Amino acid sequence: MGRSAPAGDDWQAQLRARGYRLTPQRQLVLAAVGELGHATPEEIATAVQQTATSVNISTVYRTLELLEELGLLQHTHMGHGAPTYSIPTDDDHVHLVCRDCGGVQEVDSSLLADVVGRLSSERGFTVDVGHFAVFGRCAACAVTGS
Amino acid sequence: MGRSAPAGDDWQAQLRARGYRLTPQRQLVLAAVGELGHATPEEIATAVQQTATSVNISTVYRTLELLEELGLLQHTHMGHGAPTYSIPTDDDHVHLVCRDCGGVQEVDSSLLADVVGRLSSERGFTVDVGHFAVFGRCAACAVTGS
DNA sequence: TTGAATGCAAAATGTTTGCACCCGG
DNA sequence: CCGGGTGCAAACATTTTGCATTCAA
Repeated sequence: MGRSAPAGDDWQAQLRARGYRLTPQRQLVLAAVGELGHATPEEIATAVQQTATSVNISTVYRTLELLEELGLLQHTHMGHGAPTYSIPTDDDHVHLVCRDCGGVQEVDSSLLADVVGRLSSERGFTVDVGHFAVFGRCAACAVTGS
Repeated sequence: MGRSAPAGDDWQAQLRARGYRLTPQRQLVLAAVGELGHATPEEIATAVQQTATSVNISTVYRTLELLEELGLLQHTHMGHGAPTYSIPTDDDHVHLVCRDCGGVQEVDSSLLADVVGRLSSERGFTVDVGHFAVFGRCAACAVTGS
């Protein structure tokens, strides 16, 4: 039986099937995102450059765009600075971003099931759960005070 | 009886009470945000400059930061580009941002009451409802198709 | 008068683009 | 081979900062 999370040649075949080429840069970027999780383009570039120093930041941007277009990556806006990239999982999740420490927690999207349903039926608005972040203050920072 | 939405000297006194000065620029920026609603710094600057051409964009940024610190303004991250500033109202509202047309709808925050409550009790996470946007596709764009 | 606030220019960030060279298929 | 992909540099967009001048109090 196959793995539920294809981790090998799968996406590489997909790349070529669409007429794209498989390059070390693309492999490195995808691997870096998989290891980092929710990383900004610059963080990804830094990680990649630890293996291949010459990889340029502009290549990282172009690669991220391509991999997202192929559905191999997704990005989320955390509000303040750069968007963060991550590997899509079977179930979308909600991102909780702490305004104080900047930490990110993930909550199962079922939390928003009724909200999503109501927006759909009452407004005709289809929510993209994987693309939005929830801001606030996490438990740890609430203890610390302001 | 007083107005429920103070529109005059109120905030000006508040400014001075904190040791700040009342300047034309600050009045113009606050007025512009009130008229525009959910406007980016650049949009605000453009609006202000129609009255006072010499007002610099950097002054707009500094003024927005100050007015927000005073609670006279708030900003919301709509995801893609620049944050948008608006006048805080009694009840926070949720912003629905359409990924296709970029339009913004506002929904009463009561929609999220149970979610906010659950995040608080289950995670100790205090949600800042006024600071997050919900992404998706609005009814009009859903009709249009992709 | 006096220092907070502004205007201006330059720097800092984050992202995109033009182009010559390189290399995957 | 050959055109897609990369590195490099420069352009862009957005926000911040240093500093001399201006002006609200």
